Amino acid sequence: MVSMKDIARECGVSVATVSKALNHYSDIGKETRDRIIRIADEMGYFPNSSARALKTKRTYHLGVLFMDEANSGLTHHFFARILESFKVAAEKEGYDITFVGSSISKRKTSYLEHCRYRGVDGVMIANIDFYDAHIQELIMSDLPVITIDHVFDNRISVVSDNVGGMRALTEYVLSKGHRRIAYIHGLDSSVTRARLSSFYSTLSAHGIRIPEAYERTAAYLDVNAAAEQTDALLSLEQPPTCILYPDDICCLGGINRLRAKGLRVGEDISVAGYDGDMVAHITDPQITTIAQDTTSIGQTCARKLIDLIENPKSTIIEQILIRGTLEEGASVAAID
Amino acid sequence: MVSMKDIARECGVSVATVSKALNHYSDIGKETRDRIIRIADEMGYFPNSSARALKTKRTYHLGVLFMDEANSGLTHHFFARILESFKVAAEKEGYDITFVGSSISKRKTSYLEHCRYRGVDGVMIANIDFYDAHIQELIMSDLPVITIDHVFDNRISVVSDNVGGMRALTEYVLSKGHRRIAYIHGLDSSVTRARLSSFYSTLSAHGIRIPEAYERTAAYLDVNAAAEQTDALLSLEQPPTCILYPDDICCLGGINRLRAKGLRVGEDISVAGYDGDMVAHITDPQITTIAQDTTSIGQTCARKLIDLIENPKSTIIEQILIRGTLEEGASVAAID
DNA sequence: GATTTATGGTATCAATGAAGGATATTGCGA
DNA sequence: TCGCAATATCCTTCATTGATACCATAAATC
Repeated sequence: MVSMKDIARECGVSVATVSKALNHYSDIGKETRDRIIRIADEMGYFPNSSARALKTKRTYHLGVLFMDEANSGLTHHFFARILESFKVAAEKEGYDITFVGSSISKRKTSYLEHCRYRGVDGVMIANIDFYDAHIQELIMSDLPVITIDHVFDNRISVVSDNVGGMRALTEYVLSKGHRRIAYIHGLDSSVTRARLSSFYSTLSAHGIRIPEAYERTAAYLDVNAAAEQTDALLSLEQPPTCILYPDDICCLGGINRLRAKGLRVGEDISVAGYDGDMVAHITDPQITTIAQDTTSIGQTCARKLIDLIENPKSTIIEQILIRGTLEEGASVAAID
Repeated sequence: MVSMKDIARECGVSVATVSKALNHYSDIGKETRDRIIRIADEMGYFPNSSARALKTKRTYHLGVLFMDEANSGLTHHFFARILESFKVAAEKEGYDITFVGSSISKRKTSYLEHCRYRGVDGVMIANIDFYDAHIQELIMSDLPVITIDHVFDNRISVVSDNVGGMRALTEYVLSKGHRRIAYIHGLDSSVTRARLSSFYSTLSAHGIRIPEAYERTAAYLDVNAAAEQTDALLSLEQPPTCILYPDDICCLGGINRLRAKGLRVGEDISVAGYDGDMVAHITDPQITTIAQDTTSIGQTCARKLIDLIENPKSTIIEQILIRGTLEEGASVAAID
């Protein structure tokens, strides 16, 4: 590991001069600077991030915090897609990412402590339970924070347009002639509430009311729960002609159950998912879904967080809405 | 941020003493130690990882390097599962993880340089192209390295038992009475070669030969390619009765194509996948597959890498084989 | 008096930043 | 045109960041 000291010796100058040359300070001669830069390059120098961090309090590390009900972590398709684009965008700006855990060398700690221990410059939080005490502590701290799919005052958030998405989906289903539309939604969260209210308001904008029994709950990504609720809907006196699911995975669970009952999905019965998960494209029939723009969510998140870190004064605290798009599959039949 | 200096002042001792107390040195009085630990705790002290790293050359950070043909990154199901369990196991041992990129503050660098810049204690490499020059540089370096699914001399590797897995799968298919078995395999790699040779040797152990045209290639996770190859197989004079796919995703692509042709999968025609991906469980029929033990792979990887870091002398350089299990779905029909 | 035990002092890790000093350059009046 | 001060340029020295390691030293024990 070649350090500034080595370069200083090689160039016959002091370490401070080397530091200035490499960090584009003004009070240094052009010739010396060029020479130092050239020699540093030849010697294969690159900075020591720990030393730099110690002195400057900047690590160029972004913390990522994610936790869902099922504790699926990185295997959570939707989050993985966001994280991937977040990572790519962050790296482009010179930031690496690391996960925020709840322990420091085997000792239990809070997320905030972990962040301070590692000296992350900022944190991205994507979480189901934003009211967890440790999450709250982080939200209330002076650390730059950005949240996904949940809004806090005084915090920047990137939110998928659940209201618009659900409206588009509902209107699509209505346009196909459906009136008896059931909605199996996820467990309570701000996302669920947004979709649910958008669902009802879109229906009533079209003067449509649905029976109470058409609204049911199944946890996100819980295939069995989705299948059970599908059963329940089918056994109603007046079963729905179309079922909306919490997500594409659940939708697939529903499809299987429907098919097992001898129904042809996309003909006898219609279904739709949410997310735009890869599985939506490879099922048969393809699932009609709202593709959440995870690329944009992750990218926006990274850029905005970095902006906040580098320009804390001028960065506007706002809620950024990312629109999704309706992906038409063949799972919703046209009826009359 | 409370530092050792603050604790030293509060306790009326020197920083050196505080350091000793908190790091369980022997040459310190029990009383002073307990008092220092108590006060440090009360003051909410935790170490500064940058400062510690600077002095000790240990960051308790593990680097993760993953790159696949399609550049899917974290959205790669199989890798995401491994990474998740790797992460959990690493955290349990007090290590955080970070991704190894190929740039340092916007400047292009090699993976090795990035690792040195961040001072990671070790690196986990899961990769398609192990012969990339930058990967090679890393492999040849003095950094603790562990590789997944690829063996290098002098390097520890954790390898999924592709030979055993493929044998089990082939034997299962044979036991169901199939003789005309086709294999659409992934692009060339050590994994592909292991599975392929195991496939053939299992067949010949049972005295079975298959036409050359039964062996076909489709990139991993490439649904369209899998569908195309499925078509090609069906249009043969003697089509196979069972088709093995590179992975479960591809298998689903195949299933859709077969169904589109009016074939009943699991009855008229049989298929099997590989991986034990979540989608294998939620398709209809459920896909018979070899579930790779990603939990064990990730966990073993983390533990072994940490062992190598902490006990470089006594750690045995070995190839650790992780067995998978046959998950029987309903996609392989019994024929006579 | 030798040895053990407990504690402090100081250098060090690699980098940054503030302050200062040695030249060179410029300004401006005589 | 010269002389002297003022200024600019370029670089160095020294302190600092938080923690650890080595050596020194004082007190206690045998």
